[in-house]
Formats: sequence, C-alpha cells, structure tokens
Amino acid sequence: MDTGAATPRPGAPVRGSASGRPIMAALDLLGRRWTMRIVWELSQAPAGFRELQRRCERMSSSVLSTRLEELAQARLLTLRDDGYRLTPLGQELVDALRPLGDWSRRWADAADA
Amino acid sequence: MDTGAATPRPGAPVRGSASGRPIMAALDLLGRRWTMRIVWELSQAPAGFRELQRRCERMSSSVLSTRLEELAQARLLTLRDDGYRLTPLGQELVDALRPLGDWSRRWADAADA
DNA sequence: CCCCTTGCTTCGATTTTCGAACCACTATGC
DNA sequence: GCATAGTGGTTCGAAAATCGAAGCAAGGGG
Repeated sequence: MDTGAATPRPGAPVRGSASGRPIMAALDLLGRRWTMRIVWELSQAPAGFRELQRRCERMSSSVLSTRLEELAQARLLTLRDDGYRLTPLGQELVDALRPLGDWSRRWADAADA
Repeated sequence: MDTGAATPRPGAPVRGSASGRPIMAALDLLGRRWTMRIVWELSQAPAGFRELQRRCERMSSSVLSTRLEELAQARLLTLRDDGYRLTPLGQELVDALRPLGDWSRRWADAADA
C-alpha cells in the first residue's frame, strides 16, 4: 500500500494528537476522505469492490483500495465470498454513527429556515 | 476562501452523491481533515484561533481558517468575543457524535485482544 | 476463442494540506 | 514613544493525498 499515512490505531499517536486517546485515532481514521461513506454504504448492504465504487459516485479505485485496506486493518470489515462485509465491530460503529443520520435531517431543516 | 471545494449543504449535490440527501452532505463536510476534531475540541471549551491551533498539534493555520469558515457557513459555530463557540446546532452535532467516543473505547479494547 | 465481469494496481494530473513567514490590530510595560 | 507580546488571520511554494483512465490477471459463459 504505502499510499499515505499509517492506519490509525487506538493507543498510537495519530495526526493532531500524540496522546493515544482512542477518540483521536477514530477521528483520524474516520476523517479521511470516503471512509465514513464506505462504512455507511456497507451498512446498507455488503458489496464488492466495483459495486462499492458505483455507489459512491466518482470515488477513485486507488483510494477505495487504500481505504478498504485501512478499514480491514482496523478490523471494521473483511472480504468474503459475497463481497466486503462489516465485522461486528464495524456494525457497532454504524450503530454509533446512527445519531449522525438523525442530526443531518435536523441540520437540513435548519438550513431551510 | 476558495481554497477547495464548496462547503457541503444539505439538499445540494456533494462529493460522491448528487442526491442531496442530508447524510451525504454531512459525511462530506465531516470527512474533511480536522473538521470533526475542531468540533470536538470546541465541545470541550470555546477557544480562539491560536488556542485551537495549539490543541490540535500540527494543524496548519490555513486549513484551520478554511475549516472555521466552512463550519460557520454550515451554522455549526460562530466567532464571539470569547472565541469560537458551537451554535445550538453544533452542540447537537456533538451530542450525535458522543456514541462515537464510547465506540472508540470498545474499539481500543478489541485492538488490544 | 471472445466477451464480460471481477478485484485490484499503476502512474501522471489535479486538489488538498502543510507550515513558515508575514500583515494588521490591540494591549501591556517602560 | 517604542518595544514586546498576544490576537485573528492571509500568502504562497512545497509536500501529501486524491483523482481517474488505463491496464492486469483471473474466472465464467457462449
């Protein structure tokens, strides 16, 4: 791989924080382009590489490849016969992200006003 | 500003999705480097420009400036006499992000194993 | 054999991020 | 008045991340 910075791990120093606090590793990992989107798409349904690429319009294959490897390293997903799937840990992340979906709707309402 | 792509707005097409779904705008906005981190830091306490920069080690001033403008445009924060502060909408985002903190600790535990 | 799909990799072009230097302004001290 | 230090930023060239079209190797029909 080596197409960028190391995959953030809880306990290790990451961009913007040498403390090793888990939340900082999470914010670094999830703050990379397409990462949350990929997790979100896989929560809707497992998908293969090319289908994932289709679902996220204009995501480049090279970045998708990098992200999938990062997320696999972080144990949030795995490649199975039927495509990429979230691990139980990845599913828990989706659950943790769910309030964000609710918030975004309130944000949209507020933006209209 | 003009140091990159437009600030995502719910209802408008964003990177990776022409649909205008609020969650896609949120994922685009929050998936930019430092964005969630800035929101997170401001949830701990309001801070001025330079203090924010100190709290997020190595964040460049130019990106901080861009992000603050994006977040202000999205109505998630404002500049007051005592520094940058989250708006009520920004506070709600922090609340929505709170489960992520809990998850990150479970993630850390799983990574140890 | 040909054609289509799959999961990727390669690599040059483009965009984003970095970071040190700098500007304008407001104290505070001497 | 003059220096010093703090503030909120901007500028701009360098470095890193991302893009995206092309290509590769493997597999499955027809």
